[in-house]
Amino acid sequence: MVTTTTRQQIVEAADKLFYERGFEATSFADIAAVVGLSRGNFYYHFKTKDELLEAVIAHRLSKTRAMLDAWEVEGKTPTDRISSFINILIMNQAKIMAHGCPVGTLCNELAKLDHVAKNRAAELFTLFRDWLSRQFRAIGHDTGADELAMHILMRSQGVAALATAFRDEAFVRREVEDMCQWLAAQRTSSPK
Amino acid sequence: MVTTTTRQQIVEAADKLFYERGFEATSFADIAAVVGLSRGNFYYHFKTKDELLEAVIAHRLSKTRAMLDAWEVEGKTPTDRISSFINILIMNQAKIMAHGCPVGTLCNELAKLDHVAKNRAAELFTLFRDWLSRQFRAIGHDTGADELAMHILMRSQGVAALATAFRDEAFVRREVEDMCQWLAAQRTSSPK
DNA sequence: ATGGCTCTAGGTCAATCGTCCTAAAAAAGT
DNA sequence: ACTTTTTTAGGACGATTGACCTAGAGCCAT
Repeated sequence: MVTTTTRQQIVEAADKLFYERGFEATSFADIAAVVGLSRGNFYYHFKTKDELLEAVIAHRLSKTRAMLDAWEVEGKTPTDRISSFINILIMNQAKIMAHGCPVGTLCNELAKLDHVAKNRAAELFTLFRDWLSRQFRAIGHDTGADELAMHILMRSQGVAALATAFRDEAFVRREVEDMCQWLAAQRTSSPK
Repeated sequence: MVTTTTRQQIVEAADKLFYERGFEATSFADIAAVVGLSRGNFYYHFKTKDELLEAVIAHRLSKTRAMLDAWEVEGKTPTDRISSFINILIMNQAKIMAHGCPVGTLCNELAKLDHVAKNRAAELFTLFRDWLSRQFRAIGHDTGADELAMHILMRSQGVAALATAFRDEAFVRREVEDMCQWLAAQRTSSPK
């Protein structure tokens, strides 16, 4: 149906622009220019900008779920799967250096705006958190799996933040390597 | 002189609002309301918003320098001084949970706007980086001090990002404790 | 007191924002 | 073929934005 396609186009264009320029800095006119629609036509698909934001977050949630599911299939061991997570820092290095982590920067912006959707955006983090937690539990960490998940999530956020500020590829590679070593150490060690 | 005072008041109000609401989301009217000045009067003190941003960054740089100098005096050992850095996550916990790290969030916002001052803002990170690097060198890390500095800077950024998203005090305490243990391990270990 | 400087108040400017309306085109259903 | 629904284009709205101007108040040195 045309409806779905147009709506989908809007959501995907907004997703991209929200990431590259930020939520507030992106206007309906910007998105309309990308999709090739008239500005006024937005009201038919999204009554408010907050409604569009909600759609973008929902879209990101489903995209993330699909990615995590794919990692679940691809990775033979839980350690392999966690490695997939760590390696997005390498895979998306150029984008991260230019615009930061999509999740972290959105949460930060919404927190500053004290936006109603800030907790909704944090669900993106929860998705990674729970998935990582499950992997660590599969390794054998019956207790403390969530702590380990939060730890590696924290690291990836820190690396993304400094990658944006310094744009230092060697730093990113070094910290990714360090995270992989840390991960290997978790495999055999007993839970804290 | 009144000039300096008013200008200083503007810079400090802008500093606070830029942190709490973000750079773009803060208007001249917002700052004027705080300081108690007329909107139009801003042009006398700051011709453009970018000029105000530059003044705010310069103000933050000098504040940060003063803080680092104070830590240098207070801390008996380099390890004590690095602990001071780690503990700002505890000291400013409430603010960080509400608005994130002042440095990281500003750099992220300016990176998304592709603002001319984005590298200038990153100098705030460089200030911490070089100071931390000096402390690690004082401990005995003749080589790799900068890597260690970046590592701990990365961690503090990661903790701040997740603290904002999840507002989990236990997580912050746990990671700070982990950073302190890591720091203690660096004291005696040989450089990588 | 006179003239010159610093500083302020208030208003105007064009541009842009999110929002909203209406008329008509396109599509679907009968 | 006709009606109904979905989708579109384009314009207009009130509000707000950063930027800018000018008249005058306050202050200081001569």
